[in-house]
Amino acid sequence: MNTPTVREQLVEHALVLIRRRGFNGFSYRDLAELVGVKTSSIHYYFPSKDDLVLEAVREYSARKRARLQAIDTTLPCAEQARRYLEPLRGGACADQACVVGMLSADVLAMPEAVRVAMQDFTRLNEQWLARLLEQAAARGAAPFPLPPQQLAQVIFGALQNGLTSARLFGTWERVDAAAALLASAMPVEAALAEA
Amino acid sequence: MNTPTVREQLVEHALVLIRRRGFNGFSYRDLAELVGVKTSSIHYYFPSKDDLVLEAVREYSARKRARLQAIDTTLPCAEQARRYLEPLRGGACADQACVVGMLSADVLAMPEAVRVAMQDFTRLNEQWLARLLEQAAARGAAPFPLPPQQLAQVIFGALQNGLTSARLFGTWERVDAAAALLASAMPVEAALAEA
DNA sequence: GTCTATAAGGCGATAGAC
DNA sequence: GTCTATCGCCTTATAGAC
Repeated sequence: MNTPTVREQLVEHALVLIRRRGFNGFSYRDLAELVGVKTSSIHYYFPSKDDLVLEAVREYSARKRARLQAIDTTLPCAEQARRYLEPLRGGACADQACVVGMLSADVLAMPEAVRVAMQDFTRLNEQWLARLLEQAAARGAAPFPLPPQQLAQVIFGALQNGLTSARLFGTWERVDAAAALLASAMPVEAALAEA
Repeated sequence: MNTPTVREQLVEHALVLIRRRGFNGFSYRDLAELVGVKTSSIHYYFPSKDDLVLEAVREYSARKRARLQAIDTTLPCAEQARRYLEPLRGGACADQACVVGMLSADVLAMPEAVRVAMQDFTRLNEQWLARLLEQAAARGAAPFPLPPQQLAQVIFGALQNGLTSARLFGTWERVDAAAALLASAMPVEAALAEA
């Protein structure tokens, strides 16, 4: 609730711009106008645009990590899945996609540090989903057509592509399909943990 | 085998550039140098860059349609799946992704005609996969966790994201995972059609 | 830290000769 | 159809005053 520093505002609005228009879709001028400073002030904090995008991806990833760690792993699997999926449909309109999804077309033009940060984000999600699937299997879910690690990659990939497709089609249809696959892998559990 | 026209060469190299660097990642200058003409000649055939990208997406989609129609639907389902997946791992290196995948970050900045062409490509693939899944179900495949149409969307989405991720990670791991899910949905069939 | 001013170059696009 | 020449604008980035 504290007044954000200029630096924090820059990262915050950079996240919005990347999620809306991608790396090449916004300029320092756009960002400067949003924050209410001049473009040269951005260069003071982030000498190059690569520095800015690196910070943005790391911040985005850190927030995701915090959100995942906040999900109580003793909850029923289906409830954990619900909480994972909850923020994905976020905005009322689909003009905001995943930061990593928006940047992934430009990956070959990105510095190594940004690529690493994007890989971290992807693995973070895949591994959380793989853990959930293993837990689901241990708790009596129906057998999977694939090993948990591979199934996690498929589900996360379909979710990511679903978010992108939501902008193309204006519908959450494909996100929902991926969510349904995840839900189908969850066991039926008693609402109360004690048996 | 005929000598390609300048126009054909422009579309051909535009496809390569889009698949490598995305819409904002190449310029008329890049394309002109590849084809061996001046930038003003590109404007003669394609007055704006939007016109060029529209033609490229339509051509890409038309080729895909032709390839899908060339797959004999009387073949065993698993063999049809194999032929669908075959061209995906195309290039030795992963520096070429799907045209529609590369453009999808810029979708909100694209003219309506391009969006429609991208939707067509997506539906073309999803519908082909849904048909295959229905055929598989009719031929005795194990029951699916989702209706064929939804499962097709998940598999296509995971494949698309897998192609993008191949550039990020330098591995076909995620494409393979999606392919494995498709394979798991195929029935066991006799190699010969006559029973 | 933030500003004004500007560099240095890329971009898509156009006009008009040939 | 293809060229030369150029326009007008945008971009990232820097220098230096305050």
